[in-house]
Amino acid sequence: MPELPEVETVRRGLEPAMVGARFAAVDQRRPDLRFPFPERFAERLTGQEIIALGRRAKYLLADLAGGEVLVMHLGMTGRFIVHDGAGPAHAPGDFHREAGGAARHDHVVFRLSNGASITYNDARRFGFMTLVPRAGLGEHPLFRNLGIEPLGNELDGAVLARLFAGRMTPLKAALMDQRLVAGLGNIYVCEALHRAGLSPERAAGTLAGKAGRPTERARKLAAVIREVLQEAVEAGGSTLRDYAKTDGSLGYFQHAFRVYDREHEPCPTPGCRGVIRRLVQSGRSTFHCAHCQR
DNA sequence: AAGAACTCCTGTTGGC
DNA sequence: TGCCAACAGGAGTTCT
Repeated sequence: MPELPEVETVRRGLEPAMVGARFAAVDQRRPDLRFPFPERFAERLTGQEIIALGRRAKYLLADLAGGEVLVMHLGMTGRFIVHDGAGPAHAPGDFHREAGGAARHDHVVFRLSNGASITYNDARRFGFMTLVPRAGLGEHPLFRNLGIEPLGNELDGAVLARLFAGRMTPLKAALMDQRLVAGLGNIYVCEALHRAGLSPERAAGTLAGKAGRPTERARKLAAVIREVLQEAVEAGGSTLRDYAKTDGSLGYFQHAFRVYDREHEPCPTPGCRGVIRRLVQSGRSTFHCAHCQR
């Protein structure tokens, strides 16, 4: 899926089209994505004004005037495409399109009062949408156990050390765990660990010092997580296969990858003679340099 | 209770 | 060219 930078890029693309508009019609073309749509989904959205469009971790949150929040998750292959109602039905560079403009896996279309329409396309259907009362959002099962927002103010070496203290799980797995830090995925975990010079196989607990105090390693890791995410947001995210921005254009942070999908290439760390290796942790590829990541 | 494995689904890629 | 296995950016559930 899109990780945090991709979701944030999508949010920024949807925001000008959605905020202040109402749902004029909702075209729900199948009963479920990863999970069933909520009861009377289209009916509950229709007529509602969108007050704000936010993001929590990898979730998009559309605040509706009626007090509910439309929660959207892109899974692995979910994409939103905005048509402003004036131009051609599909943006240039919009792949997976078929002749006549119909597309496979277009599962939901939002038609808005301002003339825009927004199509949700998701080949693997690992994404989902639901409606949650705004008042109870923080206690909802999807959000109750979510960890800290890495681009918020909380993430620093001390917090990371406290979260990881006592954990024997590999750093890679700890960073992927959305209950600790929410929003990182496979790409940005690999990139952050390389920038921090830390082995993905190191026990997470080794980032906590005496009495859970942060080590220099913890401080460094917290700093590079923020750095890599910020750079990726500025680049419009990373496009590998399916991800595209809401206008159909592509992100370009993939060109800045130092290790991800670069097996056998020389390590980009200045002075390092290592080679990027791939290993499998919890069934997922990890890319790293064993020479400079310790 | 932590940690790893399995699961959902479709599409693409690389090896033979 | 075709066939088949492996793999893909996630994460809830189920095991050990």
